[in-house]
Amino acid sequence: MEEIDPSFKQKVCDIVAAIPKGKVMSYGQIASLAGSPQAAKIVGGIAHQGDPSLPWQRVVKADGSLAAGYPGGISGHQSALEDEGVEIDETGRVNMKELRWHPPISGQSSLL
DNA sequence: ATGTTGACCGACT
DNA sequence: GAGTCGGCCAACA
Repeated sequence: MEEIDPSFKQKVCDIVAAIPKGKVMSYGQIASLAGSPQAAKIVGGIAHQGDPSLPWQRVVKADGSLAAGYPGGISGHQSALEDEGVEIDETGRVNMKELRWHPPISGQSSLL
């Protein structure tokens, strides 16, 4: 059963749509899950043109800083995250150590 | 089919 | 801790 291999954009959209409220992911991490660890920029490009219904506000940069091209800028992105329950640091960065989320692993309950 | 761009990432200073 | 440089990959015109 080979899993179908949808376009990179399709996978990224699926991953972003799976981010729970109050959590955040870095572009590089999403890119890696999508199949290309070095295609973080592509994720951003998809965010700009891709589906506007997805919670891109939960997507931040690798160091926890907010996205630059978000509609409204860092300030708009910060407000959106705070509305989700995410706290922003003085430097304008989120606590990735606590808010970084990764998708569930297959066979998690069966293996243990 | 080719070239350019991009909501980035990692390492160095 | 903050700023700078190059690179890498896929989508778009």
